[in-house]
Amino acid sequence: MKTLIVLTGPTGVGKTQLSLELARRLDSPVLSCDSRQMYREMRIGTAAPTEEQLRQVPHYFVGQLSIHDYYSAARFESDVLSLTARLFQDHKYLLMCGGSMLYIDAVCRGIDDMPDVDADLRRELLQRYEQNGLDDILAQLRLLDPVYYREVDRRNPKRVLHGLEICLMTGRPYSEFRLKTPKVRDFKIVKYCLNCEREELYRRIDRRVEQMMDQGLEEEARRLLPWRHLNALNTVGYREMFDYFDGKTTREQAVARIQFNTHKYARKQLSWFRRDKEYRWLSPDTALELLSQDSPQA
RNA sequence: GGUGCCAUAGCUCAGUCGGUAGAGCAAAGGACUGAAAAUCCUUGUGUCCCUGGUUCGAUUCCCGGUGGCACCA
Repeated sequence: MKTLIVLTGPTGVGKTQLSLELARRLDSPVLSCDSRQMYREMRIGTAAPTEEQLRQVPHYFVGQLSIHDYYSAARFESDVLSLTARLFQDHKYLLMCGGSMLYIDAVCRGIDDMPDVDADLRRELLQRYEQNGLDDILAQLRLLDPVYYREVDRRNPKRVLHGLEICLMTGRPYSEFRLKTPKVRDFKIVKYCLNCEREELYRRIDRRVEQMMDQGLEEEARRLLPWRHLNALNTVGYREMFDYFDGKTTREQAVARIQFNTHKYARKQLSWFRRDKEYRWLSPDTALELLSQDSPQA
């Protein structure tokens, strides 16, 4: 049986390093599932694999996009599926590694079919929301999709806006598309989550942020400043540098903010992974042994 | 050495005209289907520096101590 090994874990825990070793053992390339390392302009702030690491093992989905490109979890799902269909012809195992929770789920469980969001409509609704507030959007959503209106977190603009987007684009209630039925894959999936002690994780994160600064995160962010409004740049590490460029914080404060916000992101990831009972948990010191025992050899 | 100011949550601080206290940040938990490193929700007990005094009652007022800061020598 063809098997997709998923390796995830909170940011900074050491997934990349482990993935290289594991990929060699499995004789697999690495399919990255990191929603930000895909942007080629954002290498330092996303801790993307280095040129050296990319040479060691072939990677997919690293730096293949520009920050100007539209991308989504649904596109990732279909991109990965067509890739695995091809790669499984020559590989028994494929390794997917990264920490973007929704992207992992899109591949493992699938995402309901619905149309891509029209950019103009999104802009229009966003403007309406900014001018009239969320109540205006909610009122219309209530009319067009009472079911979703009841379910949705009405304080969360993104959810509310997206619901209405789909209603307006399709002329049908968003909830009709939102079936949430897991899709069946024609390969086996084994999911691992790498984690370590909280204090150690924060130390690693803090150190990595310092390293990013040494590697030139400030310069990288400054080059991207003109594009700060793009979704890709609404990302920890860049936002804080933009605040610094605006004079809202000092450079030192910006670094501390990046560290704290990365801690917060790691916690959010863990909260997602904990909920999913399919994960087998690994610690850095035992990861390799466990993986070589567990990795189905048959 | 003298004088003054300060000492409250991990940090920065507010406050209690005397009835054992609360903000921001940090931290912790949760939600999550085409923007997801996004977006949203929830969580504040701490010898109120220590000793003694006044008081029914002191974190609050007073004496002394300790530590920090400032100024004067």
